[in-house]
Amino acid sequence: MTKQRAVILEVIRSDMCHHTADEIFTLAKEKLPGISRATVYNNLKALEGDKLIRRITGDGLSDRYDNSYVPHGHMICEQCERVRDFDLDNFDRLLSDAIGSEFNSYELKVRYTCDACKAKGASCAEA
Amino acid sequence: MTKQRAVILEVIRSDMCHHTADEIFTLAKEKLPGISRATVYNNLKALEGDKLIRRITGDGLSDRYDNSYVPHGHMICEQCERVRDFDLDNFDRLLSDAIGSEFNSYELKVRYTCDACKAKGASCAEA
DNA sequence: AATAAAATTTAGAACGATTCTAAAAAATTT
DNA sequence: AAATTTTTTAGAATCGTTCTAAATTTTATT
Repeated sequence: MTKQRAVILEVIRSDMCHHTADEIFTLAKEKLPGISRATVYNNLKALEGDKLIRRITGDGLSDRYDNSYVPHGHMICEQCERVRDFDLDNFDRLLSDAIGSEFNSYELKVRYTCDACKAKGASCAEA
Repeated sequence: MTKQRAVILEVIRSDMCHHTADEIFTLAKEKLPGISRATVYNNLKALEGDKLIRRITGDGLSDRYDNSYVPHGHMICEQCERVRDFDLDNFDRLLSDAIGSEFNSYELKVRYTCDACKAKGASCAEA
C-alpha cells in the first residue's frame, strides 16, 4: 500500500459519488501534486483486484468506480448522470435461477430521470 | 433506408450473435465492398434511434449490437465472451418498485462460465 | 427529365479513454 | 548498504468511436 494507492482509495471512499478515473486523478492531485495518470489507472486496477472497489463500465462514457465491490444496482439519471446505488431483495437467487447457472458477477444499470431533474438540473457535485 | 442501412440491418438480424461495430463492418463489406466504417457507425446510431436494434455497452471492450430493442438480460461467458439473452418475469415491475420511480431503460449483464467452456473452449462463431 | 436542395456516404483525421513503455524512484530483501 | 523487486512517472501508443469536408446519392420541385 503505497501513499499513492492510499490517496486514491481515500478519494474513492470520501463520498458517495461514482467518480471517473479522470476525476479521481484530479482529486488525488490535490493531495499528491506529482501523481501521474498512469498511477491512478494502475492502482484502480490493483484495488479492484483486491476487491476493494468495483469498476462500473458502460455509461457509454468513461468508466466509473464504486467504493464497494459487492454487486448492486445502479440507477443513472439521464439528465444529470448522477449515479445512485440500489438493491433488490434476493436478486442473486433470482438471477441464478433465470440463467440456470451460478454466476461470477452482474451489472445492473437503470436509466431514469431523478426527482431533482424532473424539476430542474443538478449534478453529482451539487447534491 | 439506403442499401447500406439495409445490409447492416440484415447482418445484425442474420444470427443471434451480438456483434461489435467492427464485426458488422467486416460482414457488411462482404456484401458491399465499398462500405465505410463511418457509415456503419452512422447507421447503427440511426437504427437504434428507430428502435430497431439496441446498443449494449460496457463489456469493457467494444460495444455490441442486439437485434432487439426490447430490454432483456445478457449473460456473458467470461471464457468465450459469447453473449446470450435471457428474461426475468415481471422484471420491469420489480425494478420500478426497487428504484421507486419509472425508468427509461435498463441494462443487465451477468458474467458466468457457460456449459461449453466449463469443459473446453468455444467462441460465438462456433456454436 | 432537368434542377435544386437535402441527406447519406466516404476516407481519413481527430478525439478521448485507457494501456503500454522505458527509465527513474521507492520499497523490500539479502 | 547492495541487490532485487515493485511502483511511479511522463509521455507515446492504441483502440473504439466521432467528426469533418468533399463527393455521391436521394428526394423534391419544376
